[in-house]
Amino acid sequence: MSLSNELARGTVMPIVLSLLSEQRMYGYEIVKTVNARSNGVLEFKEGTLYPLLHKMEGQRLIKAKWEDGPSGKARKYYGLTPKGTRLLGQSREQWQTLSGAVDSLLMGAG
Amino acid sequence: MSLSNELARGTVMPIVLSLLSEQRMYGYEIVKTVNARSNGVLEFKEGTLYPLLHKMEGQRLIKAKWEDGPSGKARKYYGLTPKGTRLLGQSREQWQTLSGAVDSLLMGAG
DNA sequence: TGCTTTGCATCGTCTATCGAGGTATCTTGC
DNA sequence: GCAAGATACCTCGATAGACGATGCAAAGCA
Repeated sequence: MSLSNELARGTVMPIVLSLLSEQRMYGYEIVKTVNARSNGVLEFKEGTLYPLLHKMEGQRLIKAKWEDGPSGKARKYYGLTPKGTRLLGQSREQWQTLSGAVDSLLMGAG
Repeated sequence: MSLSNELARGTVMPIVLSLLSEQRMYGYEIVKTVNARSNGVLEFKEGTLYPLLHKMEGQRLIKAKWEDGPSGKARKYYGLTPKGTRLLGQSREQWQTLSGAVDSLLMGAG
């Protein structure tokens, strides 16, 4: 994360699930996409993402398939399983619940 | 945290700063206040909070003063320092930046 | 021909959080 | 008066996510 603090902890897996629900992607692509789409606010690291992808695959949240890219270079494409889709829904709810609670305590709306 | 995930990581210190900006409080009071005000969404633990308060005091973000409670029982009241006040402002900005980025990636508004 | 980017991966370190445990005082109900 | 629970402080070892460093190999570019 480019933020100096630990605020972004735990957001990585939900975001991966969300991206993969839009389209199948490979690891390196996920890193670049997040960094670009968040304008550098989030900055996924390969040392974070690859182990996480392996863990999520072990939990049957995502499923990998090796495919050749346009140049012939092999890429490992990931897609959501039904279990991953369900977890995405739960994660979105949890994020909204949490960010609402933090907002009200931190921003003084409560 | 009562949420099963790690989403709430890093929110503890900003919330402590925010509460102390409203009024001076003691540790046990902070735990109970957060748990009540967030309706159990956040659930601070004493094993988390007390070491954090000591660390924040070492960083001159907060300042402690022992005072007697209404019953004569001693309480350690904390208040913000100017440095803590400045960090609170930065933390609020960071939280809004981050939660906006996560929202757009997770909720598909981007 | 060499430098950068792409694309995968692992490993040790760091650190926030947690659970369990400890001490002492005060309040409440019996 | 006494037991149980709430109040109020604390420490310590374990856990687990994220990071930086490092490595390898193929492809693109100058």
